[in-house]
Amino acid sequence: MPSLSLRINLDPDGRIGPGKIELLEKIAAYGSISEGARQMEMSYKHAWDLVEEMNKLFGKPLVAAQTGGKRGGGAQLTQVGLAVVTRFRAIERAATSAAAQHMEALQSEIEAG
Amino acid sequence: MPSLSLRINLDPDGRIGPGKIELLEKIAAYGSISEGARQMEMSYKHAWDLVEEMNKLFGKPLVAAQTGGKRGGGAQLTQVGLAVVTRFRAIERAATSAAAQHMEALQSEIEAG
DNA sequence: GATCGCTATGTGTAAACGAATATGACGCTC
DNA sequence: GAGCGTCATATTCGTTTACACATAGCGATC
Repeated sequence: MPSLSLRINLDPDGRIGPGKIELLEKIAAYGSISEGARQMEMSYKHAWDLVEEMNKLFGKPLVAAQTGGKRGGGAQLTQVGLAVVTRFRAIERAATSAAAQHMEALQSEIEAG
Repeated sequence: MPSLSLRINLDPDGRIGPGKIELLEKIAAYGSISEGARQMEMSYKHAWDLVEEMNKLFGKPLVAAQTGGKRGGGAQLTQVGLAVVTRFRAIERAATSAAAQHMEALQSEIEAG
């Protein structure tokens, strides 16, 4: 059964989609960029690059990281970061729900055609 | 102002998004893969690869091409092809409309946060 | 002050992608 | 039947992207 996947286009050429959102969620859940990267099965560098890209994209940081300190450091989502994740999921739900009947119809048309 | 862009995930790993849909529309409008490619400012090969990919993806051809003949040949959308384009645009409209208020809210949250 | 885990950043190589080019088949048109 | 425009397909080549590796810095904790 086909599913919907959406991304938001910002600025000239900046997009944010399911991948970056999931990374943000992992970072929030584990309090660390590197642990989030492991959960996503990507290199720390890749995750860090994505975070950096998002921070620049929105003008304000979505992730705030501390270096050193207890357990070596860590990272949390900023208010903006949390808002982005929450809104994205909400948009996803609304869009999927609104498209549901069209998706079924499409499925039928493919099988019939 | 951020905009929404969506794609449909089919089968294990097959997606169809705005680019392929627009190509289908161009092919339908001009009755030719190569003219569609020119309109999209992409190489004929690229367009052909995309068509081939879609035809395999859906199991049935979305584009039917004739070689030789009047004006050297041509291509039209099949019923399935037309259905896919129509439904995709409908899904796009429904999703964009459903997400509109969330998009505005997100915009505000970014500026405020 | 030694340790530890994490952030932060650079570098080089491999793989994926896209553009361009070349060639052949086909069947109207003239 | 020569020419033309299109579909169909393979090959080459340069660029961009992705990825692995390598390393430096940080600072609370013990």
